[in-house]
Amino acid sequence: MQPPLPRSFYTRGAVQVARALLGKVVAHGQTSGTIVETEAYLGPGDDASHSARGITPRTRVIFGPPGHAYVYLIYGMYECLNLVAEPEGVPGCVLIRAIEPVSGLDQMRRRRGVARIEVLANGPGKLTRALGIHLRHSGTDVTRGPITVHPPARDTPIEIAVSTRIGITKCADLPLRFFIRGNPYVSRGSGAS
DNA sequence: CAATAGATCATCT
DNA sequence: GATGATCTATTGC
Repeated sequence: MQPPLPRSFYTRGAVQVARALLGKVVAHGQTSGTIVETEAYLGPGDDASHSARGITPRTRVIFGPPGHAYVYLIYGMYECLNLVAEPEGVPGCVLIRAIEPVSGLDQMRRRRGVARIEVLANGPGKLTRALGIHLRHSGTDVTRGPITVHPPARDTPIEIAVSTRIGITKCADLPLRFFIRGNPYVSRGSGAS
């Protein structure tokens, strides 16, 4: 596995980072997967983002230096993994919505309690469970670990498709969701194709 | 197949 | 006290 992506990768707009993350590999322990679906969350003006209403203890990390993990609990049940973008002081992050499992498949199956590979990590709450990512990982540096993001082992050409974000009620019309067109591991509830 | 109900809690008001 | 950037099981065609 190649070294993690440098902090400069994340030091740019959240939309750019969201697009650039497609095809990259996120790893935690022995488990890893290729990112196939992302969403960008901006700062003030994007009322769907947690950082829209300023700094709180939880959202502090989104305003901090790029290349860190922002993990939060949703619906009392599931953790969601974001990667912080933008220079320090500027809010913006990228939600990882789906990955294609690459390594540690048996451990992922055990953590998830399902066998079918297509369904192991094709959703934001599923992939954190498959990778063993928890709330306590919020604020950790993904250029150092334990969660890391790497270039793919083999660079394969991809076509990026764009749509509106899923599951939100505010700012629901912005084209800020990005996914690899035709990839079978993109989450359902999608306007894929 | 589509629609819906319920689980469950950190965070913010 | 209200609110979710979700998922699964179950119901009803």
